[in-house]
Amino acid sequence: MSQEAKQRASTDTDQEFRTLADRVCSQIVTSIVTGELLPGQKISEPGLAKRYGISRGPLREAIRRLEGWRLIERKPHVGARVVQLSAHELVEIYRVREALEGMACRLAAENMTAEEIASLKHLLDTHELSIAQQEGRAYFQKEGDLDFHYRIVKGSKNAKLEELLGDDLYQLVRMYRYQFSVSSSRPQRALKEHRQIVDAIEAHDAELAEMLMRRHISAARQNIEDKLNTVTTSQGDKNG
Amino acid sequence: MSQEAKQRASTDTDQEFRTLADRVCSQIVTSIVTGELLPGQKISEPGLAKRYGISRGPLREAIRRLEGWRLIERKPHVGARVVQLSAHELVEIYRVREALEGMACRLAAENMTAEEIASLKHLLDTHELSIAQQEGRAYFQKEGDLDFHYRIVKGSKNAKLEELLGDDLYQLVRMYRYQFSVSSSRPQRALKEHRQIVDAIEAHDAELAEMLMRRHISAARQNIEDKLNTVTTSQGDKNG
DNA sequence: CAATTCAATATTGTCGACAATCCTGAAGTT
DNA sequence: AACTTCAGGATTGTCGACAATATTGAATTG
Repeated sequence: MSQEAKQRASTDTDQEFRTLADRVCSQIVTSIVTGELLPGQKISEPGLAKRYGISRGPLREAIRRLEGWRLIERKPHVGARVVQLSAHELVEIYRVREALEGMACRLAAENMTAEEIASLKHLLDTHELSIAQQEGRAYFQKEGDLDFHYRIVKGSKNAKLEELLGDDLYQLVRMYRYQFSVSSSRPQRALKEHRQIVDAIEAHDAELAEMLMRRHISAARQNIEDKLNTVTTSQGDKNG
Repeated sequence: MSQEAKQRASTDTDQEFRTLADRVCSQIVTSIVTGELLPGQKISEPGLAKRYGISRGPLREAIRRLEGWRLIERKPHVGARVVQLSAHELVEIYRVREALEGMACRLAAENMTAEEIASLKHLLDTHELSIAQQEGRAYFQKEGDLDFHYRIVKGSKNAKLEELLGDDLYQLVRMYRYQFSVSSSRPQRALKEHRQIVDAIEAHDAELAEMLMRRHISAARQNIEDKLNTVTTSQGDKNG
């Protein structure tokens, strides 16, 4: 009877989801990443079930999977809430990224195909254009940067690495970018560093590629630490 | 002061679980790690529900969480099965471990307390005794080694690192140790390397600690590659 | 007026039933 | 005999209802 509610989906229904739990899981991720669901916010099962037009069964399954991805925390008989990272934990993530993506970049320098490298360079051209036109600035800050990093991770040809970064870490990074607008405040510099990295990959200089990536992420971490230090006091403690 | 080792592989309902899904989730992990459920084996929902004495609801939730941890793979309308790693993927995991635990060991050298270090040395004494008596050899091969590694990870004081290694990678490593008996074929040598690592940590020599850990894991990876190569060639391709 | 108790309410946890889909294997055709 | 078709059974997906637990807010008491 509530079929019109099922059509509330966004454009991301590009892919046909075979089960409701899968579809809703993806929708919740989108909601979290875009800030529709804030960190620390309680997830009401009846509320979300009604909102997505499904029963609580598939919704709970989706929540459980997100719990496995550590995007949601759950307390027995109390409820689930969107994970809330402290500034310290966010910095921890960047330290892990430094180690993981450093390795990914080294492997990418060894394993990426010429086509993948060409495509990566094309992506950076797109970014350069966006920045020059000041049009896609928001895109670059929010998604474009991770597009670049994810391509390199895929280029490493290490599936486990791809899982760990893609599913476990990048989602959290995206979430906090939307909330804090924490991102490279200087896109041009980030773009330049990206180009240096691609050059090293193209030259198959694995050592240099790893070093540049580690430095790149380390700089991003420093940037975040600075921003969070200034904003620390402004954030109120609201229990959702 | 001293943190007790988690009862990760509790044999029974040692701990009171608040929900059936949590309890069964833990039970399934144990079953997978101990080889009761083999890699690639299909998970029958009615079967497991009956076996654990619960309905399919909580069971499906447990499966979904395990799916998030990548211990179980699921195909819509077909079913769930225990994840099955190829030899290549197992090696991939060890490459990730090398990067992650290398960093963990460096951080541990900087952040571990004197009490934690003393406890770690005591653990190695226990291992030495076990090896000398040839009693706990199975224990050392299967669990003791990971106990050591996990303590160092915790000593890094990086929660995200602990999550990634403890939940996502170690379970898979444990699972394949039970199945393949892939482990350090020379416990004495592994123990010696462990002692060297602890010494570096105690000296707060972060650089050396990282190097030794990376080398230690790299050797283990090499060991696995060799063993799997011999097994692979002897097994060959079977079509029946 | 503050602290405590306790009952009403809302939410979470669990279950059994039904619908949708897939797998199996037997019947039929060439 | 081999291939296709299709019906039966089994499994997965979804739902609504009920039980168990936590949160709340008002009444009571010091």
